[in-house]
Amino acid sequence: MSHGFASYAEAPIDDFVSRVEEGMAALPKQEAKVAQYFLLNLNSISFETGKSIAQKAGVAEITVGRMLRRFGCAGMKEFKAMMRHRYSVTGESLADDSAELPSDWQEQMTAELRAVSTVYAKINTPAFQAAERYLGEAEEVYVTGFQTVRGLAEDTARRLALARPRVRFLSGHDSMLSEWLDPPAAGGSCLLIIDVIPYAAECETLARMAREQGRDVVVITDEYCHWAHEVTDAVINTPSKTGLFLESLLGLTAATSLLIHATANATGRDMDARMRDWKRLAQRIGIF
Amino acid sequence: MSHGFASYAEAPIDDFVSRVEEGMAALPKQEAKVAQYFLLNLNSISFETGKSIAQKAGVAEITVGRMLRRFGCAGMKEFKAMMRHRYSVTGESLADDSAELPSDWQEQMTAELRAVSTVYAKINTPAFQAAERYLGEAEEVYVTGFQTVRGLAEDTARRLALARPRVRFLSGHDSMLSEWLDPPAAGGSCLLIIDVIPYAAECETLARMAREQGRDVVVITDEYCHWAHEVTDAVINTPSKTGLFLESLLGLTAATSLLIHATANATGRDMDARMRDWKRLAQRIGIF
DNA sequence: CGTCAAATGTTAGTTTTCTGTCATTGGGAG
DNA sequence: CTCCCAATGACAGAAAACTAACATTTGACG
Repeated sequence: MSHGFASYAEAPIDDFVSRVEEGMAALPKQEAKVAQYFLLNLNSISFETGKSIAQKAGVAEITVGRMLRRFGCAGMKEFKAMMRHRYSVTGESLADDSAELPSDWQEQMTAELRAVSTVYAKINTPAFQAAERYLGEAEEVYVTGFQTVRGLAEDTARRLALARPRVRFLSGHDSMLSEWLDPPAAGGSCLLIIDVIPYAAECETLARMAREQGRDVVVITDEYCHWAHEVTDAVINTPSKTGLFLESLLGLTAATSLLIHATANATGRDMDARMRDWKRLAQRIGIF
Repeated sequence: MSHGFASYAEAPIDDFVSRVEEGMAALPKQEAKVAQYFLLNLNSISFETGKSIAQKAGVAEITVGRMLRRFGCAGMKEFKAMMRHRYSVTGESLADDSAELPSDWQEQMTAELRAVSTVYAKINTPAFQAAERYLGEAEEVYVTGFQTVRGLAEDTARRLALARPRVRFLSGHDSMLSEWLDPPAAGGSCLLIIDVIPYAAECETLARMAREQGRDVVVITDEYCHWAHEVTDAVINTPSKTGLFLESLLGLTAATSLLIHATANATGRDMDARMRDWKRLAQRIGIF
């Protein structure tokens, strides 16, 4: 497969896929499952039958056909024809790339995907909504994280700072916490901690200290965290166990993205103006 | 998953194929045609049906079935089942949790999941393997990244340093590149760049400079990157477009994880010992 | 709380694919 | 030339995939 994104002669199948991508949001629940299955398994879909897809997606067979129809494809039959046609034209199998994936990598990938979807599933939990509220309403936000997630914490601080004012990365070690000599801002203060196994001792201390000073605390962590729930209700646990050499960051990353997004969309902020201002600033500094 | 990811689980289908290859010579004329068609078109066979194969091979439909039977496969039906089993894995599990999501999140999530699976699909591409090789074989590795991915680059450097020796984060701005005053290490030097839109001007410059000094370059970037392909063959493009407030980091994060994992598993490293040493060091410093 | 429309599933029918039975072919041994 | 047996195909029946029509459920809205 060539470099992927650039250019495909627009076969009807590609056209169809993009229609599905766009239309996904407007889909009813069950059909959305089917669409998701299609998009995630495009390269192995040719091995499937309508029925088998239905089973794996957990819907009735006919729903598969209906979904296809909705996007202007006359059922499984025509869909397969499109696939075949695309193959005969480009001469390359959609399956080629991932076909050779050893099965343990497949498992690995499935685990990662599951981790991400687990995080998304938490959007409506009280914990997530508490986190959203703290981050949205506080006058100032501190972000911190150590060891293998320090970078993630820094990025999160940077990105969050685009979404709302007064965000600072807090480096306990280096600044000796001079930031907290003064009492929290009047409008409320919030600390966002990212911590994973092996938990940095500082995190818990920092969190408790924050609470004592009257700050809200949000914790993004892995599934084993022992201390966070005692300190705050805004704890987001994400799966991190993997077969890889190190723990996975995907779940954590997804969680931060969602929180940032939620904060950006919080009421009373004009994001467009904010982004414009930011771009103007960035231009002047000439970093691009 | 243990350290070796060389374990291509021997699926029944592979077994079947090798039996066919061996038995080819002893086959009657018509069946030989069929067998040949199978072997030559293994990757498009999923689009075919017993009938269509028969037509293209110029034999009767039943002969196809007979040929399969001869090699211990109970007909087209079982053959397809074997193929399906071999190739389709992902998705069943995701369907359940995601059911309750509001549909706009659903779309968002699917996009993210697809980004990750796209990255995994690239494991076997030449570009990925080149990256793997550079990172595994170089005597020293520098990692860099700016703006919203600087943190990711730093984390990557830290994690990569657990997998192999002599990894440093390179901060062009701050160190004024003093690291590169001296010529590259004798065993080879490698620069890993993470860069996304809006591309930092420094990245391209840095990459070209590295090449001039005889260093290998690996680039992890988004789908729009314009400069990387001119500089090196080890470019990993990951989808980053999302409906969120900012671009997605998931694809990039997945890519770094895979590269780190691959490096850790590169031949000639005793990862267990390395991890033990590291834990001992960490204990003494008392960071946990 | 009821109504209505969209969504989804169920059942049954149609088409396609697959396979079992039997007839035909074709080449080699006597 | 005839007989024999493997090879092959034709046909029909079985099974599966697919679809259409109807029934049930769900959820929004008044």
